[in-house]
Amino acid sequence: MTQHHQPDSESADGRIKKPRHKKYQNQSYGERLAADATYDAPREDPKPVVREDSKPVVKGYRAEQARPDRSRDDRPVRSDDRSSDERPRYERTERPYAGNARDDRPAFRRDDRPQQNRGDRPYARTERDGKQYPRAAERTDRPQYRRDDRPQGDRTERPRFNRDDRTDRPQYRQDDRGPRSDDRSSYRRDDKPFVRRPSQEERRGEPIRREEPVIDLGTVADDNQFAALGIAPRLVQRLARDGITAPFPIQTATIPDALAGRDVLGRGQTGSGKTLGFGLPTLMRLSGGHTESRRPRGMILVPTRELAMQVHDALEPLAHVMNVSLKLIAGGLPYPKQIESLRRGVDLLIATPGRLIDLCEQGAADLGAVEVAVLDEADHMCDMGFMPAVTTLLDMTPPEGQRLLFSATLDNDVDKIVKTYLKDPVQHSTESGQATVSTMEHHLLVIEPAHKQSLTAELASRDGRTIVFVRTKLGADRIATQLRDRGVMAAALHGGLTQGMRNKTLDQFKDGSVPVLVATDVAARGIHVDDVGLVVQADPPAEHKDYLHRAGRTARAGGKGAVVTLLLPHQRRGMIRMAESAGVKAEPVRARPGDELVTELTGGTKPSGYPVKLPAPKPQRFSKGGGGKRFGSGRPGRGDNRGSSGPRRSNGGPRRTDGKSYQH
DNA sequence: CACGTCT
Repeated sequence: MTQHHQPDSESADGRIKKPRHKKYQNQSYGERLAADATYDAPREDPKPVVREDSKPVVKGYRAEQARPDRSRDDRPVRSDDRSSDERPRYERTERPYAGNARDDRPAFRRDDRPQQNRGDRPYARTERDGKQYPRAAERTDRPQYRRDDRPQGDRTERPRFNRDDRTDRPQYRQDDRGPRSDDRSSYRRDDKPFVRRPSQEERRGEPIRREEPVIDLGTVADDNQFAALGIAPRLVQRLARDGITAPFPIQTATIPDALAGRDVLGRGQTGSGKTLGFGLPTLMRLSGGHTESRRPRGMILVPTRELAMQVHDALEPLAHVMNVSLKLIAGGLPYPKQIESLRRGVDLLIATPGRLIDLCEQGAADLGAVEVAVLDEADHMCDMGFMPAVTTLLDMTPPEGQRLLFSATLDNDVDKIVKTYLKDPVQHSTESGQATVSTMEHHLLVIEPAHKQSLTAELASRDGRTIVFVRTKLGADRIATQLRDRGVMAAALHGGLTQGMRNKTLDQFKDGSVPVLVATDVAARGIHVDDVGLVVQADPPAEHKDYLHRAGRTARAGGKGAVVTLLLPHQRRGMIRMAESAGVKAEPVRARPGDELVTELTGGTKPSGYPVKLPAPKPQRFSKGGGGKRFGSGRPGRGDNRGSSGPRRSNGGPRRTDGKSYQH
């Protein structure tokens, strides 16, 4: 009775053996991503949605490719009269904001074009008298903005970001990647796995490069308490340079034990300085040792990509002075760099579980040499969804290695990990009262469903940064849209977005161009943004820990902050219990838009009511070989197909529902 | 049930 033969369909009896990545075999969007990833094949790209009257998504020749058949001369004349005969023969849609009057905006010229080509004559013209346009005719099938100094013949076949020097130096063609932007520890880029060419530092002898400047400003007070804890002078100096001279309580508590090589269980809310608490001892331990190819000696696991980046960025300068190499291993980022880093040998990984497991399965990483394993946000890492991945990874590390586990709370699941993987751990807790700091006020507002939108908008329209937490990804998109429609500049942040979008949004929130972040719990933990004055929980948290974590985004570093939780009548009771568990003292009060309490919280500002649009992203730095981030991960559907309740590959529906489906 | 975490 063979029922079907689709290799990738769920077998009814579940007995068909599938290869490793069975879960993803039926993903059509995997193919799409793969297609997206090949930026060097722009001509086949079917979709460049280049609307002629709007900002083009892609630059230059892609716009041309989109309309290959249209010769320049018969192209419709644009409404502005400049496209008459002394103008270029083709539209300049590839320029940013091409829909605007172009002539008075010379600033958008691309720098890499010789200026003399641009001014008053159509640059594609080869004959000054305007009789012939042979080059213009050629251009229909290739980039307009050709660099004049490059051979023309190559261009159509070559990816746009190719390095120029490759034409000159074919002998270096072993690989196509450009220079690594993220790792300066070595310059080699070949494929021979067994030759470890010495890094520049090594060739010169001792690590000279970064040490000297540190010594320069080595004004470390005698009573520096980091030094007293046993931190290496170089690290102390580097910290002092950033004004970090006094350890936080959790650091004082955990560092000595961690340095002594013991397993440590540190309990403290995010923002209490945990990163340095485990970071410094880890760096000390890894410093000076030898790391083999693909066998890192340290591993820091964190639950979200943003957090991974944050930890990575915080430790990077410190790692540098200790001559420790580190690498961010997380989803949504290109594989090749991560694999290459591992191959070359990297001391310390800062990783999200999924990608690291994947790399281990691929053989790109081997955790058998991990001397220090750190679990950050362990209480989150140990919940139902993460636990299997975490144990998988920890199982791959040698049991005699040191384990540092930092967590906000110590519930059952964390306890399980502690019992299984930590030996004789020392436990240190700092005041867990962090969440209820006196500078933070809590408000529980019981509202009518019909008022939720307007109340949210009113609260979010205050001056200063605000984070609005919601329960679902779709909800985040929807509320962000609603807020913008009401005149509040807000952007959504959730795991269903491209990593590029996540980064962009977070950047804009940090730099202030988008003051309101509408986020799922992806932003609940660890994300540090200064001066978030208000946290609005448009949906109440699922549990008390989430309340504390969400609340912890405000009133950081001694600042003031408020947490407002909107409750529908039926959520009132649950919230009261949650507040008790969280140690939050607040009484639910009824509220409606315009109430005194609300205006007090907002300072009286109201939404303008006029729709606003998200600002364009800041001009990107060079997107090196990456060509842009992709890898949506935007799959709303499961991910883990436990439950096995049949082959309901529900497809999850479209990712972006365009708001408006509501209507109170 | 939702969230997060590999493509």
